[in-house]
Amino acid sequence: MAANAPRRQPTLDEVAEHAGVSRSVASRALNNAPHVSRAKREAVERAVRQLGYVPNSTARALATRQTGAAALVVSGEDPSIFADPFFARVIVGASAALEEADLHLMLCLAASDRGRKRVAELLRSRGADGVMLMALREDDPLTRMAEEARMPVVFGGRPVGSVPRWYVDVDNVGGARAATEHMVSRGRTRVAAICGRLDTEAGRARYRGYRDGMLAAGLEPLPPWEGDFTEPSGAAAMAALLARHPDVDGVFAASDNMAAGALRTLRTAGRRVPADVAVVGFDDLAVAQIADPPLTTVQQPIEALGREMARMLLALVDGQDPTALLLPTRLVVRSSA
Amino acid sequence: MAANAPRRQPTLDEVAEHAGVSRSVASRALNNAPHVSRAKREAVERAVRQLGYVPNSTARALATRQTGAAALVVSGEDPSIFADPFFARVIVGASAALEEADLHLMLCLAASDRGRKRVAELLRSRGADGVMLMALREDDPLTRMAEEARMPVVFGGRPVGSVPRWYVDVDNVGGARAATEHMVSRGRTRVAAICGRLDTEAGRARYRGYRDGMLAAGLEPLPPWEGDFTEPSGAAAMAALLARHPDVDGVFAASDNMAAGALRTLRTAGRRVPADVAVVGFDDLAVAQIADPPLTTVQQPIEALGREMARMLLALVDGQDPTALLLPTRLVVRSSA
DNA sequence: TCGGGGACTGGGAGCGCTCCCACTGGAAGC
DNA sequence: GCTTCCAGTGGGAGCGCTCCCAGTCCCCGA
Repeated sequence: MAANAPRRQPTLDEVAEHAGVSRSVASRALNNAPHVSRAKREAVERAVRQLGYVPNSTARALATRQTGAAALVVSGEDPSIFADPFFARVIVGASAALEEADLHLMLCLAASDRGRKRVAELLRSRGADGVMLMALREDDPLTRMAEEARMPVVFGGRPVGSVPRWYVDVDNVGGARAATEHMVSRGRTRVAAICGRLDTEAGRARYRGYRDGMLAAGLEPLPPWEGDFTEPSGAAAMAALLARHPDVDGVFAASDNMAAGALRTLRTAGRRVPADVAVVGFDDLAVAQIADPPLTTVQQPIEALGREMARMLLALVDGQDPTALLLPTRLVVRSSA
Repeated sequence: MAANAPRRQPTLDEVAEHAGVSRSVASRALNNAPHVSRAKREAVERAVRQLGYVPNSTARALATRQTGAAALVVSGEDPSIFADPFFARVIVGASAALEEADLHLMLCLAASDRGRKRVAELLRSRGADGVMLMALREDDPLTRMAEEARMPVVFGGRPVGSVPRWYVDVDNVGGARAATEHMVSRGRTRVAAICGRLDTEAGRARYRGYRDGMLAAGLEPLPPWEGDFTEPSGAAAMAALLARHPDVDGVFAASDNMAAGALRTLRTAGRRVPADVAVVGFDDLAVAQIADPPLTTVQQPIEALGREMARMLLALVDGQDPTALLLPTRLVVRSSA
């Protein structure tokens, strides 16, 4: 501002005048629309270059009723939930896909009431062309807002208790089941599950997968030991678990962070991993490789999740009717199980 | 879209008509401007409620020449650089500060040429009210773009080779020096530094701090062992370092991730930490607490960095002239040194 | 030769909002 | 009593772009 050239931006009218054409022609030339003679097209291009013209995106947005931006809304009561590298990777994927369509990415952390109110307004004020919604928990007010939105909405993961028309999710059940079966097939019989928050669909689905895996093997599933996906909660859950079931020989943790916490507790408790207790995580974040021992874990395609959400949104904005997507997960075997 | 009410959004004109006032009065009422009688103000509020009116942000932006959005641009040749939790935390801070001023956050990952071109356009098309720029390396084309921007620009960290007028940085030199002095004061004499990329200012400044600390103690600083801030690069650098200087008894790593990598290498090499080799990291990310042993590290106020960048930008947008900021770092002593 | 397409062209009407300004009328000042 | 002032009001002109549409011109077939 203070430091920058205060000279006004040239407008399309000025470009047109400078090129000796009408505003309409200049507009068409700029947008590569037909019905512009070669000579005038070049004249416009020259004028654009000479004047350093850049179209005003706001004016264009008003005229076309398209903002050129998509919003990614991350819900959660604690803003630090977002500091999870998971979201960063979703963003990388979404950003790449949006870039191809020349859309900008708006990020909304709906952690406070204020934040949620702003999201509600965004959803109705046409401040974006569409919205990607993530991390909805039970009774999340955003779920209802989304229904009233005046723009396409894509869910990342399914909200608890409802199946939206358009979502991209990851095969949580299948992954958790594969993790459980892996341990069972290695002879573990007393396998427990440290779950993520059970007011999220991911948390529930992963527990369901664990239970399915146990039942399929004819074993008795244990009730969930609930954490909140973080390392400390995993450590705490593991401690509680050990106290209650000292003979546990396998643990499925619904996140790598919780698995890392479990590892820590097991180490201080003098249990060897995987000799005494096998541990499988979920996510395949960087921490899984760094952990000691390196974690066997369920890999989920996080960037792809973001990318596919963005693509689905793009299709929706484009008037198409894409179908919901369930992305596969796969077990990555390392040393912990 | 397909699923949503296709009923057009009510406009301000309709609100005005419904409330029996002029558009001007309705506009003033909406913006809490003076010169509106109490009666009409209430009439407008009622109409807004009944019609479910939400102002069209694009139209407002066009009229006011303010977009209501600030952009955070993260530069880097590899999009995955952004997956670093560091940026996520910067975003949390920036987002919170912007929320107070009711600005939206646009995120631009300028990793590809395409991405950089889009940023350049954003900077000139008035697509945002201001920009926060991060992670500029030597000769980053974004540095020049920023100079030509038609909007306020705040730097997060200083770019290599130039000191912009408005930036928020962290006391890298002081932190690195404190880390080094901590080890030296504990009797370590053969302290090495595993540096971050030396084409970033943070990488250089942290090495400088290490060197200062060594020189101040009358010790000979070693040349930098360069990594790229990631865990594997730290492990590799540590291996090289051990090969060249088997008698090293202290390591300052310019990031926690590299410190974690160093820890891993030391463990496999059979060196005890901190008994044989002391290790200090930088950042104080979650990994520092989880590491085994927990890392002594230089804490930098990451959320505050984001917050202060946003506040500075806000001040700039507001026509003020804030001064550049250097945020303090502090040593957090745990077990690794 | 004449009418009928196109390919071009540019005027003008928006998109939905803000804001300047001229205008009103009642309260305050002399 | 008559100015002076100002809160309150609404008309209208933008903000910078897109897009519809009427109009021009030229080429072709009949």
